[in-house]
Amino acid sequence: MALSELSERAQQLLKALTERYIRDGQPVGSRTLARDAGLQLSPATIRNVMADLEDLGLVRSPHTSAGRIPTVLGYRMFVDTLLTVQPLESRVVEVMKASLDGDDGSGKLVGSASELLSDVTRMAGIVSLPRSEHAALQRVEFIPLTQRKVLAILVVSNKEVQNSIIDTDRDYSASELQEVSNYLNAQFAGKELSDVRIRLVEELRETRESLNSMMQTALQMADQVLGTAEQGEDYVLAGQTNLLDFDELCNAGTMRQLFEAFNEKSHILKLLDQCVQGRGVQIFIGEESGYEMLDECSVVTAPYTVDGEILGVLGVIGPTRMAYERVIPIVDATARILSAALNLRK
Amino acid sequence: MALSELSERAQQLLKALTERYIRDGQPVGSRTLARDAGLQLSPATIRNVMADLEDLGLVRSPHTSAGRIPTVLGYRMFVDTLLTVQPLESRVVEVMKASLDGDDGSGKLVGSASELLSDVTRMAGIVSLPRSEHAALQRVEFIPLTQRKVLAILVVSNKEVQNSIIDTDRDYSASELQEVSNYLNAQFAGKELSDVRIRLVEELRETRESLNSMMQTALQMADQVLGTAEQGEDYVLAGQTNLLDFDELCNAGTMRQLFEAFNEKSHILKLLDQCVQGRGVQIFIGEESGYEMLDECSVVTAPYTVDGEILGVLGVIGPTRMAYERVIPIVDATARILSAALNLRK
DNA sequence: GCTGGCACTCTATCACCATGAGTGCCAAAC
DNA sequence: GTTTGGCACTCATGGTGATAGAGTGCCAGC
Repeated sequence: MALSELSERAQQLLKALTERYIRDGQPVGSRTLARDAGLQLSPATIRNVMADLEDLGLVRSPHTSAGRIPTVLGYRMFVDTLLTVQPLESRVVEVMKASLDGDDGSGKLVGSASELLSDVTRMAGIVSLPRSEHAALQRVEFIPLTQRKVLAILVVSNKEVQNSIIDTDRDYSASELQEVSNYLNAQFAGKELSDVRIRLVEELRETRESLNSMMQTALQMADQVLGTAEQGEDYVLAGQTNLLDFDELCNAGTMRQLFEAFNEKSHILKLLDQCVQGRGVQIFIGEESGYEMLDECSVVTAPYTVDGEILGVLGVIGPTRMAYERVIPIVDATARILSAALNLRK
Repeated sequence: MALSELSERAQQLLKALTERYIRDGQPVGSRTLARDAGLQLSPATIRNVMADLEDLGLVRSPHTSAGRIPTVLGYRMFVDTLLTVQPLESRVVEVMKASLDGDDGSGKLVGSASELLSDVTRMAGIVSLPRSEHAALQRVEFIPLTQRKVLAILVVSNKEVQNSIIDTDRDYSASELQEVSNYLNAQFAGKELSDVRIRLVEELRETRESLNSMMQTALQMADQVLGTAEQGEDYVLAGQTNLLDFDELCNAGTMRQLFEAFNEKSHILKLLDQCVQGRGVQIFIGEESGYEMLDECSVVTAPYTVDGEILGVLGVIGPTRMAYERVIPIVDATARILSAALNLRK
């Protein structure tokens, strides 16, 4: 029997079993399921079906005389085809909206979203910082420091400010730098960062022969600054400590790996990057993520957008045995709410 | 018998007991101690002495037929009067120096010091960010944003840059703001932030009657900016996850409280603040810190300085049962090394 | 194809016991 | 009077059955 042609009944049993196991963390036996699943079947029949499910790799038993628990494959089928997500009550959505309302400044919004996720789900909330590519450059300013160092300030989209110190090939006077920034502001203010980048390269090529070395350095500086501005991929995490409450994660090593991954960031970032692909809610169950430290965890993510453009990803990290039917709509809703909030402040 | 007049022998036994307990975490019995302490005494005699130590509150037994373990008071006496700290081998110091050398920019230095502490001690390293009070103000710059918002940029001591967005009572043109920053730079550039603050207040008083409202706002703006610049107390933590390896801390609740304290920061900051008082290495054992979440922990700190002026505090957080004789010189050395490094880059 | 029945397996729990580490106290020895 | 050996006592630990309970697989009958 192939996975695809799983009988209606088998599916229903897998669903009941998974729900039950998620609820109380104990392996589920045939007797329990006979009572619980709503089907009028004897335990014996259910045992037969469960044996099939086990052959298909959807469930397994920890030992001979224990009930069954879902495998990763079982969870996968559960969330893909069996899950009934109840939509969030509008009351809850209102509360969530409210808790994102108080803040202004996109930095804080992201932090609040992360805390919101962790508070509502009692797991770890994660929000990647919005990509700045499509933000508009508002102003560039250069301030001379000492010995061939210049402080460049980039004001992006009214809110975010980025500094970077750049090394120059010679000293520049304040008035020279003023000239540079005036030129750049005249040329590029109000344009999107990605646009700026492209036009910068063009200008560099065009003016190569022209003698104005001032402009040359201006462009080079700008290029340098933009480079540092765009690389800043990062995320905000909240409620890591909630994970300490799940005893299934509390093996000495597991938890440690997990926290180290949070500190290291690069792995988690790669994972979040993958989530930008699909439009809606994405779910990685256990080892599906491909990162060892997340073997015992599931990750539920959704992208958030401004003007239909994906700016970043948010989500929740918790044990494989999580209440998907609750978490999924929460992540979905939070993504929408954050998107809406960002659209407003645009 | 009072604490002060503890017999030579009793002291030696307390020392041996504490060292032994720190080494292998088991309650220490009279027989072990008889073998271990180097005194030619029978277990029975040692039992008598231990009973005295217990009466004085220096040791206790977890249950009737277990050996003794030091109390907080016992640890206190141990570190205060009994401890023999072996100085670090110069080879080790060299390695530590080297690991702080690669970096430049004080922000990174602090991070590296924190990692150094946690790596060498296998516990959590913590370094408070240097206070900026005594840093010199290099430049102030104002950039107009939109609708009554002005971006203020503070360049401090060549390295650190602080932004803050301030709300103004009306719109200012770029040239007005230029005028303001010119004035402030002329007046205050190169002065210490704390000086600036004082002179700012003076000027505000003096010019109150004079009509130049431009200058008034200039001063008010500067005041606002300085306020945000100085409040930025913070610290860098490294190796929290090392703490997960100590089973004595791995009670569900304890570890959670600890990590939440790390996230919250304010409590830890208060504790670090207290350490600025004493000049040298300070030690808080268990509940001595006064913070419940640190009841099972000890904190070893030392201030770091530039020009003899205390800039901040660094230290190590670990279980009460830590190898003080190793940790103390490490913390001490790290403080010296960081101080030296900061002095160089001044 | 479903079901009841039955033998079997494995875990969890409890009581029980022996062991060993350690204590406190006391009386004798130094 | 300090030290010591001896002794009775306590308590945690670890092993051993015995037992109960949950659950399974399989088979024969409906």
